[in-house]
Amino acid sequence: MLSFTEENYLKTLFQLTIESNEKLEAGTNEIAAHLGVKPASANDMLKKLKDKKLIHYEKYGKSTLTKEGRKYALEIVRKHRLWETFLYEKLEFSWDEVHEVAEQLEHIQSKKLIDKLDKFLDYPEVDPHGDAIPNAKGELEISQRKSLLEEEIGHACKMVGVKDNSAAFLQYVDSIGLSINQTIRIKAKEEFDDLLEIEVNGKKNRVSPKFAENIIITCSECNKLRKN
Amino acid sequence: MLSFTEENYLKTLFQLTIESNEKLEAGTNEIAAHLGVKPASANDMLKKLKDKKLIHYEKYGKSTLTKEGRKYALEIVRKHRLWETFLYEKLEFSWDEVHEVAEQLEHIQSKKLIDKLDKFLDYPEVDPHGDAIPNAKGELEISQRKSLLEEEIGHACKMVGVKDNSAAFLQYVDSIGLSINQTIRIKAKEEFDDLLEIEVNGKKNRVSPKFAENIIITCSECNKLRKN
DNA sequence: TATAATTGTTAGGCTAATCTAACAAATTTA
DNA sequence: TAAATTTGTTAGATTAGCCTAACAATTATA
Repeated sequence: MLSFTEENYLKTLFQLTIESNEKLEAGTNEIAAHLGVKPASANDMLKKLKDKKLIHYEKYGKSTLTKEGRKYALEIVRKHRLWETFLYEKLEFSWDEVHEVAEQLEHIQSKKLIDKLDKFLDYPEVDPHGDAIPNAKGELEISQRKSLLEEEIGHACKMVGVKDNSAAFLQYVDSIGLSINQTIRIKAKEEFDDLLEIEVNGKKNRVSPKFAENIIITCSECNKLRKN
Repeated sequence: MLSFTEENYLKTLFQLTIESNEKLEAGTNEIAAHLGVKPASANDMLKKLKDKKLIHYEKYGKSTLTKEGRKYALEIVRKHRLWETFLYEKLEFSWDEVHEVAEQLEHIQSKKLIDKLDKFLDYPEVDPHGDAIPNAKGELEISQRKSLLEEEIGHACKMVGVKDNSAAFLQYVDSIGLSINQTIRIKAKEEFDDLLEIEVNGKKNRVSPKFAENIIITCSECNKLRKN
């Protein structure tokens, strides 16, 4: 059984490597900063997790999760996201309030609890932020995320988040009927002024490149192409 | 903010003093035993809690909660019992499975969470074991509990638990339509063989003194009399 | 009431997770 | 490539909560 703290290190490593679209490994300082501790503390723990065969780590090297470590990390991420979904859907927490509480709830130890919760929520696939929820087997669809601006013309994609979190932008997003998990279809790109013509819920709209850049989406069509 | 461990000591003290119908104060060894630690450890913590003005404690004396300590203890008990209710009612945990998980959940720090949970559960007054749930103001109706055998003839009471937890007994209880929170009315006592005539859900039944002794009830009629 | 048993306390140690301060390796930049 | 900067490591200290072992106070019992 892992300690609260060990779990947090594994989760951080997961976020910094597997879930980040940039790097595949993380440095000691980076890990420390992410957890809000000093590098010396992180160093101690990295050595400990290496001994437990949960991470790959060598002196002065970068760290990654082992297969075993990844298994644990996925369990924690699953718990975190299921709790976020619960808070949002059942307890009427707002989008931005769920994270803090889920940080605590994710450490509750009870397989039965989390599987019952999953069922209670009717096996959701994404949390309120649009992040995929690993299933009970620990499988996670790492969907390629990108901005709406980068999407292919003709493709249908799903909004999973925003980059800009200002109230002004969020209200704008809302006003054209867009929200998390909404399907967006790119109808065309206006050559003249670069506006994108999109369809949301049957309604057509034209949005600026600046707007599109701040909408984060996943596209299962693109993901399929990537798999081949 | 109290630590996980400090919270557990306060909760234990609450259970051993305020909620126990016997004593009003608890000894160091007793507290240690209840928490599964050694008396030396409990001693350390009692001194610490005294410094924080959460308990009354003197060397070689018994301990009790201060007003402040009682406030915290009630918050923890409230959380514990609301979570038990959630697990039982929403996630279909059984009666005996809820406690262990609630022991963990009770330490989640979020006032908002617990108030939303309370609302979600529609402000329950008792948990699945029939124990009263403190309200958001920390008020708890300490209802006098006794066995069905001790109830007055003519009174209506509410089943809040059982003493015997054997499957055989529980099935017996079930078979006469009795369950937690069921109202039971004592119709009469048979002088000849001491059987109690009771009414549950409109149906009459006769039960033995041995049976009645193992049914725990509260009687608001009796409580009212006590208040005067 | 003296002794035995129980109950409570103290001193000193251990572990997990953190810190600071000093240092060492690796990387960047001039 | 040498110097400067960044990144990572080590040693030693701290804190919370627990332990054991020895002892002291209290309570029960002969």
